[in-house]
This record gives sequence, structure tokens and C-alpha cells, in this order.
Amino acid sequence: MDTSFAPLAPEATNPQSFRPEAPLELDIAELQRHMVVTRRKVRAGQYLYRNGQPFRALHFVHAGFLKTCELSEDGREQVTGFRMRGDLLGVESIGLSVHTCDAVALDDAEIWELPYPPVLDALRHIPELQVRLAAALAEEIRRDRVWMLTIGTLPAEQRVAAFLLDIAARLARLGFSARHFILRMGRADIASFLALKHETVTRALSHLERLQYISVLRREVKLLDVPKLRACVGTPCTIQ
Amino acid sequence: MDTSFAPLAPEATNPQSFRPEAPLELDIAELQRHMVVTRRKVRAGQYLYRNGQPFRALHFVHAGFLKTCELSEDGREQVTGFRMRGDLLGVESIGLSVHTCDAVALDDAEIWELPYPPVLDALRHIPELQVRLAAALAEEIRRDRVWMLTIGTLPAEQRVAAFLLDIAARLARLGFSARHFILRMGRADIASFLALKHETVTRALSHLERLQYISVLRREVKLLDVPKLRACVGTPCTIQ
DNA sequence: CGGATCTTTGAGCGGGGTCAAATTAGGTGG
DNA sequence: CCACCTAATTTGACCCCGCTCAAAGATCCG
Repeated sequence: MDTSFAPLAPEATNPQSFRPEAPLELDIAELQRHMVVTRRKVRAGQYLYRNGQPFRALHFVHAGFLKTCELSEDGREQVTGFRMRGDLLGVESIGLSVHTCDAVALDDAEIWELPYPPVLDALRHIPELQVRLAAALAEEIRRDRVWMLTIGTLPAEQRVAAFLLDIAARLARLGFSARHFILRMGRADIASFLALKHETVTRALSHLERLQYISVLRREVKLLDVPKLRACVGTPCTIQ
Repeated sequence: MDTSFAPLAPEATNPQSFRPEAPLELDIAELQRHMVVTRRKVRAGQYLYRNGQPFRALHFVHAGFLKTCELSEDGREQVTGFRMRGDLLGVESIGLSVHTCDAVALDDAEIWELPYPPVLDALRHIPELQVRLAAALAEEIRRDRVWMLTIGTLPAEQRVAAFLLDIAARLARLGFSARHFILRMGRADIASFLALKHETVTRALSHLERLQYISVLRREVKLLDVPKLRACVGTPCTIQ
């Protein structure tokens, strides 16, 4: 079996090198005709926004990788999602004056800020985009609920498999390799997102590797047997 | 201790007898000026809509109690929420042509149907309501994420306590008693929602009763010690 | 090189799941 | 109205998956 990572050149074959030509869902150019869209760099580890800070903009991820975290008053923390190029952050704060969660860059990121509430006025003049915003919010709800289903009905290893397939599919939509990628988050973040502990995630990954479904070395992942992974998470095999 | 339910007259003190005078978030009268709002009765156990059916309307709950269920292709099922008077159902399907989940009445319900997409056109003529819709969607996202936090970070008994406090708070907002109510759903539905098994929910309720935090008899619940329940779910006690 | 962080693995335990049975409520038709 | 049937709830006994605790690499950064 070839699960060695040696032949990988450090940068040339990096499966997630920057690719600005990937298509975007949102037509930013159209929006810019109606408001001031400012660009913002956020370093890995920095907060894009924090729980309690004033809500002044929607944040469109142009490049980079982030996580969103829900917090409780007594200090519990839950990763609620991972966001990448093309995702819109901050929509959960619409209707409020402050953010109710954290957004943290896991990678150096470039964010385009759509000032709020001006963005709502802009949408009023672009009825088509208004529907797009509602649709984007609805899709966020659907995504969250599919994860509720996953977490509520699948055991640890299958949650991890579902997580890998989700990341792979999203990277594929951006034009990256779905079979070979670098995780931008640590085991603890994956664990929190999947309602597990980091040791359990590690063990699940190790076991999936022993089954030859994937190969893992720290944050580098290769999907070796996607059909088996899909079967693992309950998607009936398309063949047969 | 008085945990007896004997003194309860069958209807007169029913903590959830119909109360149409409770205030609503959505101004239906305003909407009716722009579209045809049809009323619909749904019997307990019937589907309001099902996964895969065409998405033709948003559904406003005027009376009754419902659950929404997420389904997987391989037959797994997850209760994603319980909906009562004032809640808007179907928003998760905005942007799609079919529903992606089930909505089931747990009680005889009266639903006001806001035809879609006409409702979007109506919103275009009522800018204020357009923002309300986005805000309603955003609040749905926040609610889901708070449950992710609860399920991801609290053990079984505390999840059940959080569930009871949530139901109580929502009933209170509708003008019902927050201390004494009838659950409209079975143990299995609660369990699914909280990512537990029904026996675990039963045991948690029994234990909370033994602690004198609540009293339970089948679906009838009294909250005896709300501060202790709140402390249980991590809300720092407001009194010191 | 040295220290902090992240990942991996093992050993042991326990919370919650599984299986089973008893009890009770509710519905239905005689 | 009651007998019967079905479904919901409760409880016990047992077990296992995932958590806890601990320690040993591995990687990164100053």
C-alpha cells in the first residue's frame, strides 16, 4: 500500500494552494455598486469577530479557513462550523446589534466586509439578491440540521467519516482535490464540532486508516475508498 | 411535598387550553393585504408537510404543537425542533422546490399558509417585513446552534433540564404557565431531539423528580425549583 | 536547542445504551 | 360499560462505546 507522504513537495503539490479563480456564489461586484465593500486580512488564530462585539457587517470569506464557536455563560464552548472561501459569516446575527458567537481564523484569511445594515438597503434595490440572502440563510439552517442528524444518530467513527466527506465535497466545489487535502483545524476542533473528545477523533481516524478507507498523517488526509466511507455514513451505495 | 396531580380538574386548569389572545410576532393582517392566506387544520399525528413534497408555502402556527424531523436516505431520523403558536415552519426550504424535512402535528393544529413564492413578492412591498423574515431565519440558526452547544457539552440529565426550561420559557411567552404544563410529545421525541434514548430521558426525569427539582407524571410536568434547574444547565445563578 | 502545543496510544472506568419485563394509559369494538 | 389490544412509560440488569487520565512522541516556534 502506498500511504507514504514522502513524494509530496512542500508547496508545489499542496492541495490547498491559493486559487482565486474558484467560482463564488455571491456576486460581490454587483453589491459593490451599492455599498462600500472593504477587504480585511485576518491572521491565523485571530478573531474575525467575538461574542458580544457590535454587529456591523456580514463577512464574506474570500480566502482562508475559519471556525465559528458558540459560547455559554459558564464557559462551555462548541464549534458550530468550519467556513471557507465563498461562505458568508455573521448571518446568524441579523436582527441583533451584537454578535452571539465567535469567528476565528484557522488560517490567514481575507475577508470582504459587507457593512450592515447598509447591505439590507442594497438588497432592497437588488430584489434578486434579496432572495439569495434568504436562501443562504435557509441553507445554513439545513446544513446545521443535517449535522444534528449526524451527531444524533451516528456513532463516533461514522461521524468522523461524515466530517471528512463533507470537507472533501466542499473543497471539491472550490476546485481543490477531494481525495487529498490538509485539515486546517486541530483534533480538538473536529471533536467539538462532532460532539466527541479529541482522543476519540484520533482513534477514529486511526481505525479508518487501518481499514484502508483513508490515510492520515497529522493534518494531511487522503481518501482511499470513498464508496466505503459513504456506506459508512449511511448513504446507500449508488452502485447496486 | 405536594406533587399530587389529583386536584387538577380535567379542563378548567389545563395549563395549555386554547388562548388565541396571545400576541404574535408576525403581522398576518398586513400580509393578508398582499396575498391569500389560507387556514388549514392538521390533526394530531398528521403531516403538515413531508420530505420531498413540493414547497409551496411557509406555515405559520396559529394553534397546536408540531415537531420537525430531519431524515436520512438510509432511514435514520432526528427530531430537530418542536414548534408552537407563533412559530414559522418551512423557512428551511426557502430557495428549494421541495421540502427537505417532515413537519408532524403532535396536537390538533391550525396553520396559516403563506403561499410561496408570493410571500417573497409581498415582502418586497413591505421592506420592514423583509428584514423580519431575515431576522426570523437568523434566529432559527441561533436556536439550532444553542442546541448544538447543549448537546455537545452537557450530559443527559442536564440536557433534559435545558429542554424543560426551554419549553417553559416558550410557553410563558405565549401567556401559559411556565411552572406547570403538559408535554405534547413522547419520551422518544424528546430523546431524539436531545440525542439520547427514551429510557435515558425517563431516567433523567425520574432523577430530577427525586431531587425535587420537578415533578412528573407521564406528560404532566411541574417545575418545582427553577433556580436549581438553571444552575444544572450552566446558567450562573443570578443571585450571586 | 528548549519549551509549548498537538497528536497518538494505552489502560481503566463509567455514563448512557441495549435488552427485557412490568405497569399503565388509551383506544376500539362488542 | 367493559374487555381487550396497542402503545407509551418506567424500571432493572448488564454491557460497551466513548470518556478520563496518563504518558510518550512529533512538530513548531522562538
